[in-house]
Amino acid sequence: MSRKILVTSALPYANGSIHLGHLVEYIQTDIWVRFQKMRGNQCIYCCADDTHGTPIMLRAEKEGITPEQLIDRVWHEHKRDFDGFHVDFDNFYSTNSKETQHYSDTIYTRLKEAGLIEIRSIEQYYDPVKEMFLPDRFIKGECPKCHAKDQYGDNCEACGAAYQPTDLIEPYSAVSGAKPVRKSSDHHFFRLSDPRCADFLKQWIADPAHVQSEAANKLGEWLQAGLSDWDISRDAPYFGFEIPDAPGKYYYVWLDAPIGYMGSFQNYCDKNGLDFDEYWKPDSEAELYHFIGKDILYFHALFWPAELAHAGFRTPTGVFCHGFLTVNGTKMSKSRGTFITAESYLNHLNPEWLRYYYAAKLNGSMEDIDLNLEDFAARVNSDLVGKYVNIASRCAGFISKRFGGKLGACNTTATAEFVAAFSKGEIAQSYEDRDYGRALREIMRLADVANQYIAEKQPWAMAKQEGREAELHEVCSTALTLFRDLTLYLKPVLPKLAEHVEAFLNIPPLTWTDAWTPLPAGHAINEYQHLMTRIDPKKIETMVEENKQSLLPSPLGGGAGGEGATVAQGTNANHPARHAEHQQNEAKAEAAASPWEPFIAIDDFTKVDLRIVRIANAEHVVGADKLLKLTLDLGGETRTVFAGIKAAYAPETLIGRLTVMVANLAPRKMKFGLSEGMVLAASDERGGPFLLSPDSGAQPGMRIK
RNA sequence: GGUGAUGUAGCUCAGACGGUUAGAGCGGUGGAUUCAUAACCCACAGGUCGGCGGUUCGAUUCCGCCCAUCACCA
Repeated sequence: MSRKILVTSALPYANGSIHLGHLVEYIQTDIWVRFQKMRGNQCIYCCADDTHGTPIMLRAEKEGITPEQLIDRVWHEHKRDFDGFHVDFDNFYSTNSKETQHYSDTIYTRLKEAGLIEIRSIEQYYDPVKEMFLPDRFIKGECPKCHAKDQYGDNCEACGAAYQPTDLIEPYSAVSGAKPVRKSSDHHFFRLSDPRCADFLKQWIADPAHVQSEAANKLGEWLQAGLSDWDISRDAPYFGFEIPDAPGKYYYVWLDAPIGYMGSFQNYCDKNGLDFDEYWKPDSEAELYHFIGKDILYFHALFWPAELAHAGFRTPTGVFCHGFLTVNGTKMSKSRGTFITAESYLNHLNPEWLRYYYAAKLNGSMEDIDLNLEDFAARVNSDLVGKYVNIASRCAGFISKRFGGKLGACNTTATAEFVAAFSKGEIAQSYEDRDYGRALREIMRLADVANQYIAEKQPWAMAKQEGREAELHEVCSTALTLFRDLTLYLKPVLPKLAEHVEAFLNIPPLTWTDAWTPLPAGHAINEYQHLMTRIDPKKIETMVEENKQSLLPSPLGGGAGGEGATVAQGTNANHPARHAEHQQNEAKAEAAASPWEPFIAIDDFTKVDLRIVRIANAEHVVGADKLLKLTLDLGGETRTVFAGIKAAYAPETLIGRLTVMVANLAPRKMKFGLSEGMVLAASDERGGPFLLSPDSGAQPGMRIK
């Protein structure tokens, strides 16, 4: 019985390049879709670029083009990257489409009729020069807590404090540099706090088919905490869809981006004569799955089902949530060269290597996966070239040279293990469960069985002896049937390689529904051509070097204000979807990890009053995990400072030694008392903290300048 | 600070509804082999399953606390 399945991946934002983090999701989804198609199911894979919003509008303006021109250019870049990685969408569309607008309007209208849309007045910062309301990320100013300058509107990179943009001291617009004014405006809200939504969602997430158990835990937490209403509108100027009954108001991301799933599918239906409603009506028999990253779980598993359910559409059959990508164990980093774009990867390496490696790491859970570049090369070289491809390579020559390219009989004893695996269906089940790692472990076990068979039979010895032609023929033919099986299993992961194998073996495209049969005796195959080369680690190095971006500041650009659009473009989110705040945090975390601060004037430096101090006393702080309480002697005056150095220093070893403190840091009230300054210490991922020490001769109280 | 997840051989990861000697691949060492773009085959060495307690006849597997890492929330 063939299933009807609609599958989506999160929509990439049309404001940046596809990178290796995005590809985890697209490759994961593509493998699943290809598997379903090989099983004979009707499976349609839809996606689109997410094209609306202030960042797109401002970026286009900065480049001197229209938003439409910008998103068209980015669409082609994204499409090229996806094609390059064999991500085979049935439809890759755009949210800036009449279909998406139609469903945005439909959903909005129905939610409004259901009494789930509410209008509220919101006071926000407004740029009087640019004549626009400013999203949090476009407002900068002084942190209200630690008084660091040039901080974003929602939290401080220097001290980590979270606050509202309206708390900033001396705020300025990152777009124009102007002083923003507070201005109120009506915003439209989706009333997710309505009991109807909570009741529905409690039931919805209780079904284990809908979300993974880890996700259900997380969602339960959020539900318990109480759902809040979601702001779904923005004021002009804005690049997006105007709300029909509210001139000057536009749908914000939540009411247009994901509706792109529907828009893209409608577009597909129109082109292919399918009935949209058959898939989206409330009692649809078709299955609907969304592959997403864990950052947008809240949206896809709470907001989205509630929105669909109350707008008269079906809800997802399942939301499949994956973790983030780390490279060599840490967050992707531009300075380390591990923030690798799809384009850059394709310039150096084979896309199927990455597909294989990701597949080997994916297990259907929400855990992060790590791309360890050394392991990547070792794993791919060993599994794919050493084991799998090698089977064909070591047998094909005999068939073509000794038997005119025609296969002989297949030995059924030798294939027993493979036949058993085929009927057991464990590999198929693993693919269905998105536990690709498990599938590949089983496939590689079978590859080992095949290689063991060849080693045991020693066809090369048969080739040298008279009268063993039939045996030789059988061993090589049998091995090639085993190779055919392995190719079938690997095809969702390695579609291009599988095509080459199909051509080599001269067989029709492999599908899963076939009952197991050996390649028939007498079947003619083609000349073997090398199927896959090994990864040269040097190429990986070259790629990483190419992606290392200098984060040294330019002494010329980057002054206060005026660089807002550039800031907005620096969206280094480690995941595939636009989703406001979270993504901003990612971008900022990356910025914070950069080694160099912008240049400052000497005056800025002299504002910092650094002094030599003697540690007069040091003691543990009851209840503090990381802090030591230090009493510092400045040569007459003493200060109390709480320092986060407990892990590195025992208090008794500190007493009496000299070090350096910031003497004019504003006192900060901490849980354990008032901290009147800070001591200086060095640290990074290699270790620390390491306290500073002056050369001998320095005396407490001396100024450092 | 709160919540969640993770912590198993040098590396990347499986696994155990609690039970004889804890697994795989890679890497290492030794051997075998030469068909295969040195690939493959056999063998060996490597782990106090993060730490401390508890439940139990028995825990790495369950529970509690702690430590570390990561993420989310505030």
